[in-house]
This record gives sequence, C-alpha cells and structure tokens, in this order.
Amino acid sequence: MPAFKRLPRAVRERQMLDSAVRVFSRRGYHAASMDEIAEAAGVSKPMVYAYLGTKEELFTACLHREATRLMETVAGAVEPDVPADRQLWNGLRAFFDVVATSREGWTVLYRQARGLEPFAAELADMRSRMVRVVTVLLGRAMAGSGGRATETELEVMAHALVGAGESLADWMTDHPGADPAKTATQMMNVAWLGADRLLGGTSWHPEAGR
Amino acid sequence: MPAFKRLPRAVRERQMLDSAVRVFSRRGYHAASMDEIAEAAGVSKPMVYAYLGTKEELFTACLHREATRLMETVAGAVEPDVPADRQLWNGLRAFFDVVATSREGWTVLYRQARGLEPFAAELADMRSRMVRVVTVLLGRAMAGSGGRATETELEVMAHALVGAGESLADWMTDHPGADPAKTATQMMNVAWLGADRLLGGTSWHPEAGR
Amino acid sequence: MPAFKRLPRAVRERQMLDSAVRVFSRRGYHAASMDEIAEAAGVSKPMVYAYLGTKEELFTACLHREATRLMETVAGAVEPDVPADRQLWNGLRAFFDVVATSREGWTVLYRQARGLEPFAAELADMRSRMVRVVTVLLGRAMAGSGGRATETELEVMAHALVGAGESLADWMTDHPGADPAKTATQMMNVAWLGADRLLGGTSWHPEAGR
Amino acid sequence: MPAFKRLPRAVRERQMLDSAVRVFSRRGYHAASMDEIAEAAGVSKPMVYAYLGTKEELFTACLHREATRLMETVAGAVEPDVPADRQLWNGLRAFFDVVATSREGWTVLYRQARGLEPFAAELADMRSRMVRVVTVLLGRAMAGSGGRATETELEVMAHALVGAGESLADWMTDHPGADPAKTATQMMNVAWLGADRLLGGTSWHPEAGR
DNA sequence: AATGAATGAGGTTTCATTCAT
DNA sequence: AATGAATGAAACCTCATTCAT
Repeated sequence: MPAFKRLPRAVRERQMLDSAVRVFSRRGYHAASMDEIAEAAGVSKPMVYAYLGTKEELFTACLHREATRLMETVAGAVEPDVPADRQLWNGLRAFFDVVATSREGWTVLYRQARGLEPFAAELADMRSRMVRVVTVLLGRAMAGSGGRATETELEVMAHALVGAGESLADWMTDHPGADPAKTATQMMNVAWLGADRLLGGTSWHPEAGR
Repeated sequence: MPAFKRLPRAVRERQMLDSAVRVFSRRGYHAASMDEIAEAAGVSKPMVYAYLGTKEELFTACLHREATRLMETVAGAVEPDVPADRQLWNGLRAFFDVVATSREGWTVLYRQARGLEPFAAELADMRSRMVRVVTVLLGRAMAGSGGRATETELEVMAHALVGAGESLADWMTDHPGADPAKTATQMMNVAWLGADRLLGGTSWHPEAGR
Repeated sequence: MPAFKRLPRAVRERQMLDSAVRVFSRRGYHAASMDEIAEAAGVSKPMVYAYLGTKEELFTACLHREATRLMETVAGAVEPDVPADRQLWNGLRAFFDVVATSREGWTVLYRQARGLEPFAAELADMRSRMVRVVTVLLGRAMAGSGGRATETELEVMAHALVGAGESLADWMTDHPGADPAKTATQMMNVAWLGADRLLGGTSWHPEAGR
Repeated sequence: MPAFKRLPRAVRERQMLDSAVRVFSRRGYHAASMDEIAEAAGVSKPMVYAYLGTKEELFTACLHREATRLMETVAGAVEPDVPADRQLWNGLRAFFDVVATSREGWTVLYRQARGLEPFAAELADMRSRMVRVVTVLLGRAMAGSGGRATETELEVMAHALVGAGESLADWMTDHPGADPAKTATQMMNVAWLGADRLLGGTSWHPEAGR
C-alpha cells in the first residue's frame, strides 16, 4: 500500500512522527520495528530513513516533539504576576491537561525513555530544567515568607514536587475520566498545604485569595 | 574459561542473579545479552538457562529478589505504635537506605521495568500495594484529626507521596553522598508540613513530640 | 557471496523452493539448516524468511508444491470414460512417471513427512483422499461385476493398493532404469487380477483346502 | 526422582529401552531429548550414556530390539509344510499381531526410521530381507502352478505385497479395534487372488479389451 | 521522489555430551 | 554405581540498514 500521493516533506514527516509515536508507545522502543513504523505511516522504509534518519534519531525526534509540545503548553499557562501557589497550580493543570489529552504521546515515551540509554541522559536533562523552574518558584515564594531554607533543601523539595506530579500524571493515564484541574488542586493540597493540615480539615483552593 | 569449581546450585544461582542485576542495570534489559550475563557470572550460558530460565524469567527473578529485599527492609522498619507521621518517616528512611545501599539493584531495575512490557504490569502491581499501604496510613492519621477527605482524595494523596519518594530515590542515586535519614526528613517537610508552612519557616523533625 | 542480481520475487521464490527441496531431501528435515538452504539458493538467510517464512512453513511449502505437481499430473492422466482397471493403470503410470522424473522431489519428502509431526497429520490427510479415490473406483468396478464386498472391505483393499503403489514408487527410486508404464502393468497384475476376482464374488479363506 | 534401587544391568537396560521407544515414538527422533528419555526411565542421563551410548546408538538399539521382536514372531509363525498361500497368511497374521500389540514399536521402526538417515539404510536392509522371503515364497508357489514369471517380476510382486502389508499395518495402527487375523485374510483376498491367477499364467495388459 | 530487494550481524535458545564428586 | 554440575556448538529467527532501480 504505497502512499497515495506525493506529499510535501513537512506533511510526510508529521505523518511519520505520528506513526512512530504510536508504535513506540504501544510496543516499546526495542519491540517497535522500523518496518511497522513505516507501514503505519503508509510509507516505505527507505523514506523513513531519508527523512528522519536512524531508529535512535527517530525516537529522539519523537521525544523532542512531544517534549516541546508539553513544555510550550505549560509555559503558555504561566501568569507571571500571580502568587507562587497559584502559578504552581496553573503549571500543574496545564501539565495534566497535556497528559490527559495525548496519552500516547507523553507519558509512555517518558516512561520508556527514562530507563533507556542513551535517552535517559537527555530526559534527565529536561527533568533538571523542570526542577530548576520549580526551585526558582519556591525560592520566590520563600522570599515573601521569611523562610530560610538552603538552596539544597529547596532543590530537594522541588524534586519531590516534580516526582509527585509525574506520579499523578501516571495516575491520570490509568483513570481516563479524571479532571486535570481537580487533580491539580488535589496535588496542591498535599504539596502546598501538607498532609498534616489537609488531613486536619484545612484545604487549599485555586480561587482562594491565598 | 570454564567455571573455577563445581559449586552447589544455590551458590551458583546467587552468583548469576548478582551478575544479572549488574548487567541489566548497566546495559538495560534489551542491550544486555545473555552471553555477557553468563560471562559475568563466570559460567556458561546453558547454566543460566538451566537454573534461571529464559531472559524474561531471569529479569523477573532479578526484579523479585530486589523487590523482596526492599519490601522486607521497609516492613522491618515499621513501628506500629507510633504516630502516623513518624511511621511514614520510618518507612521513608528505610526505603532511602536500601536505595542508597544497592544503587544498582533497585533503582535502575525499577526504572527499566516501569516502561517495559511485560514487566510494567507486575511493577504496577507492586506499586499499587505501596500506594495502598500509604493510603491506609493516611486514613488512620485522618481519623485522629477529624478530617473528612474522601477515599479517592486519600488515594490521590498517596500517589503523590509515592511519586515524591521515587523521585527522591532517583535524586539519591545521583547524589551518592546524600544521607537517607536527612532526605527522609526533608521529604516529610514537604509532604507532611506542606510547602507553604515549610517556606514560612516552620519545620518538621523526627524527634519532635509531633 | 551476495546474490548475483536483483531478481523479481517470483523468480527468487522458485529458486528458494528448488534449493529447499533438494536440501531437505538430502539431509532430512532436521539436519537441514536454513543456512544451507539459503546458500544453495544463492541468497542470504533473511531473504528466505522474508519470502517463505519459518523453516516449518518452508517445508510445508515444499510439500505443497510437490504434492500439487503430483496430484495434477495424476489428475491429468485420468480418462473418465474408460473401464475401472484401465483408469487405475492410467493413474498408476502417471504416478510412477512423476516419481521417476523428480526423484528428489516427492518420494523423499513424503517419506520424511510421514514420520514427522506436525507434517504427518497433513500428509495423512492427503493419503486419505487418495485412498478414498481408489475406494470409489473399486466400488464402481464392483457394481459392474455383481460382487458384494462391504464398504470397510473396499477401504481395506484400497489401503492395500495404495501401500503397494508407494512401495513400488520406492522401488523405482532405487532402480533408475525402470519403466513407469511397465511397472504400472506389473502392479496391475498383482492388484487387479486379485481385485477383479474378489469383486466378482470369489474369495479366499484361510481354512479353505487351498 | 532417582531410581529406587540398584538394579542389575540387564533390567536397567530394558527399562531404558522401553522408555526410549516410548519417547521416540511420541516425539520423533529429533524432538526426543536424552533428558526426557532418562527421566522417563527414572535414571540420570549419564546412566543412559553409560549403558546404551550415544543418542544415535540408543535409537539403533531400539530399532534392533523391535525389529528382532517382529522378525522372530513372524518366523515363529511359519509352518514349512503348508501351501504357499497359507504360509503367507500365517506370516501376515503374525505381522499384524505384533503391530497391533506393540503399536509404539512399529511407529518407531517404520514411520520414523524410514525417512531418517542414517537409519533408513539399515531399515532398507531389513525390508530387503522381507522382500526376499516373499519372493522365494512366490517362486515356490509358481513352481507348483506352471507360471512363467521372470525373477524381476516376482521381485516386483513381492515389493507390492510388502508395501500393501505395511500400509495395512499403518491402517491397523489407526484402527485399534481391528482384528489381525481378519485383516490378514482381507489382504490375502486382494493379494493372493491376484498372485494366484498371475502365477498360474493369466496376465493383465493395458491394451486388452478386457 | 520512492521502493522492492537484499544482507550483516547478533541474540536467544536448546541439545547432546562429559567431568568430578 | 550413580549423578549433579557444566559446556561447546549450532540452530532459528529478527532487525536495522542500504543499494539499485
């Protein structure tokens, strides 16, 4: 079943990436074969190699595209002049939105890549950037509260928050009906308020004056 | 290069598992070859197949052994008659201890397995058990505080906490000097107290009367 | 030693089947290696797998091709409006012709397959069809002779005839100079002269005075 | 499960051969593993090697034992002073008796070995001896009937008869209820009625108006 | 621009077979 | 006398990758 029409390169590339993401998600990096990807894209294998290169390069390309999509969405949700907690909530909601929307895209590739050299390194990098952003956010919040946590402590906190976020992203993947905004709020209740207060009855809400 | 001596089965099996964990960790499941594992164990390939079975079964065996080691250590650290926060801290410290001690053993296998069918399913199971334990813990804590979170909310909280723990385990893997007890405390500060209070200067400490 | 030229699939497939039949005949199913078959066809192993599939499938393909060749030749020799004995002779001669012509093709594969799961079952099927055809032929002959053999007796007779045919096919394989037509006649002299009398009502009995 | 007692060599050997025949007939020569055979005999593998040698030698041993059993039974059924037809019937009945009694033995001998180098050669030998016996029998019968078949013609007849016998043996294998004596009679009805006339001088010819 | 044809390389798995106890 | 421990060798199969058309 050859491609029906000669299409401009950009379109073809998009088709291939779409197929690649789908196949990689379903089968996993190693079990996915270039054959299957090419077929899924309705193209012959040499085309894939001509346009996107090696299997490794192709996977990297998938990773990049999905990562960019995620990062940009989150970045677009930022409102710089808002309190730190609200900023965090905004970012979380955007993050959960993306995850819920393109389940195949992000989560699965992410899960794959984290355990798979030579992609793990790259992923770790991206994760570091996220942690850094959160760290800065926490730093700003602290500046307005008179706290005195060390830089390392802030970093550890940020790691914990990012991990919690990832974990809930996974949870959403398994609960298709879950609402991103609500999940973001629930996470804020743990992360921001703390289990102690939360369990005691206090609760955090995005619309609260703070 | 024949094995140096005839050893009883139990010994050889342990050697093989050790080597397998090491090789799987370094190379990743797919890139690891049975050849390399056998050689690392100082044994010929057929021995590996005779004692531990297929590559898949071998990996599963590694997973099981490391998971058991982890679970038992954590379970052994539990002190049932202690307040919930302290219990959580105990568990966390034990968890971080194991991770820091056998870096190759757990973290890497865990990272691998989570993105790799047919292991992901089994791992997900184990993770579910962990989440359940934490959920129960939270429920008990709430019972003593008069809160009114729903079951689902508790579960989401538990997911967040587990994710944060995993994330910090990763962080420890990259920071060999880190102290498990201290890391556990830091995580409690986020998870139990909440970022808000923490940043404001309050802090949680394992020895505090509560 | 790469293939000399790029050839269309149909051609290559034929070459491969030819080689496979030859190698399977010489070495036997298990002793034959895909490597040797590929080399004999002047092709690399992956081509064999790409075009003809698994070793089992390849053997089945060989069996099918040779069986078809045989069946069609025999079927082509049938003249429906001729007396039963003549029809039988026609079929036999055609059968011996094929066997004598492609010695490697049929007999050897047939011998192999009869003792080899999972091919035996299929072969048994084909043999059953042959027996059935002969049974019908005998039934028609009896109808014109007033005999009264039971259905089972006819079937046993047919089995005996088919076995005799196979045996003589083997004999021909070992006597390259033998003439198919003459052999067919000789077999008729045993088989038909007996069948004829039997179908006509005469019968032999162990206790008879002779 | 080691053998329960130290047994004399002869007994052990018999056990092993029994198991070997059973396993070979169930699995086929190649699919049968020495492991399985040893286990089936309740003995360790080195014992099998010590007593019966290589796999090839073991199979040959099976072949020999079963062949001997068959030959001796048939030979024991001969009554030299009886007419040729009755002698043939006696032999056939004994033959079918053995086959019906030890189905597994027959399977190993014929279905397997006939298509399998290096055993086929040996089997062919045994078969030759059978053919020779039948040929002689036919010759004697002819001498008493005034026929004039050539030596080759007799041999061809013998081949046909042996083939028919084998085929009916197979048929019996698939019809466990069948009666050896009756089957022998049925085969005589085809084979002998024909041979009888043929040896008496009548002959069939394709061009005969019939 | 696009593809059918082709392969090198490597991995898992299974056996028959033998030591050393 | 008997066996658990051990291995060399080889088979099947699959894949990423590239020519030649």
